Amino acid sequence: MGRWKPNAPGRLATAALELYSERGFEQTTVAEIAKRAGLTERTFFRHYADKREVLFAGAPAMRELFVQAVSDAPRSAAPVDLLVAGFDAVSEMFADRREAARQRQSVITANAHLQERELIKLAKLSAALAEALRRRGVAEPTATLTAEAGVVVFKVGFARWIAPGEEREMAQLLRETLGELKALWPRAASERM
Amino acid sequence: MGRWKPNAPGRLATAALELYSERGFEQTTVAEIAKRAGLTERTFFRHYADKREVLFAGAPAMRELFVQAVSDAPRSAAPVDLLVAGFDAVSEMFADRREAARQRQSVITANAHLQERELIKLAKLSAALAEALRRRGVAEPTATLTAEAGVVVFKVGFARWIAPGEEREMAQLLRETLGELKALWPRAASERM
DNA sequence: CTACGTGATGACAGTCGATGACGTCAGGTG
DNA sequence: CACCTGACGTCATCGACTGTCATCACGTAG
Repeated sequence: MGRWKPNAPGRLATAALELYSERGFEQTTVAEIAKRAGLTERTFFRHYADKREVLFAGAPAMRELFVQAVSDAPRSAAPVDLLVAGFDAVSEMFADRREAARQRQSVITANAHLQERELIKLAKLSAALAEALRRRGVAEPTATLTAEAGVVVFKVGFARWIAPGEEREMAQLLRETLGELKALWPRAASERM
Repeated sequence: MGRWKPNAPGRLATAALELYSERGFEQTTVAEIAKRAGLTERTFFRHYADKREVLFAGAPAMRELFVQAVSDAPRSAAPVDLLVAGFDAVSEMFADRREAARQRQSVITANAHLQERELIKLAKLSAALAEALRRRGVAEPTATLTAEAGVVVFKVGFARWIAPGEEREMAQLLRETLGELKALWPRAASERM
């Protein structure tokens, strides 16, 4: 057995989610999180850049998965189809984590500082998506707008997926949401221009 | 003459923008800002909730202007037309502040914490827009998606407006960007479904 | 078997953002 | 004149975050 209990980052993340959930983000000190994980405050900051980051450690992996799916899609795919490829990949990753996602999101929703961090995460996703689209030859401004639209659809669709009582698959909800975004421009309006 | 020099919030905002611009956001302490404005650190926090907020004091006014324009648009307007009404109102407000916007944005772009706050402001704008749309009778999910799409267009169009050398009007750039978002779904693809 | 390097953690001091409690004074009010 | 109020200063404190050095189980070279 090692000198220390294993998986310090994981223990810190678990302790943080519990405490944020029990008594709120602001009312939780880093010292308390560390204590519950059997570590010191200083060690917390060795694993996570700040008190918020502990809830967002999984974001880079999701971003890379999304980007990879977009990059690997068939050559024939139109920009919007690339989003669907990304949606499907991410949906699979989340498939068996709906309850965990609900708990995590309820903590984030309860605190403005955590929402800020969440938005930064989505902005990074958008930037990475736009970059992947450009690498596939999608020109500006289409690349940026497709990426931004994709993030909007993901945001709205994800919110539906974790809504109480919702049981449909994430992939299906994201497709529906994408269709509804498209429908903002009805056929008649489109022909008027 | 009063006991204190007038316009304390304005002096603090000016001093903060200067210092953030000169030596960066993180390298500036609140005490320094207050000192340059001829005030104390404690007084800074009486006018601004935190060190970042001092750059975003104008956001609520812009949000209200946008929402008002949406609310006041003619009954016949479709959801997407309501966005255009909002864009026109906001464009007018920014008309003679392009240089100021450029300086402010360059400060924000240089620091992740300021970007977080910027995103929160846009999220609030989105929520307020969706609410205004619902009050006009726009149903969900159209209201939320229209609002989110509107914010995306504003974000991208605004970035173009402050791009170096750009001289076109904001209203025109926003209309163009909205058209490009619509064009993500080409006629052919739309009929394939 | 011993010495040494390595990596994760503890211990401790310090900076700075943020907040609460309270004192101060110019200007208005009755 | 006595009193109140609003805007600011002063002081004290908490907690997030950082820099630095010490510690020690483990692996490895000799």
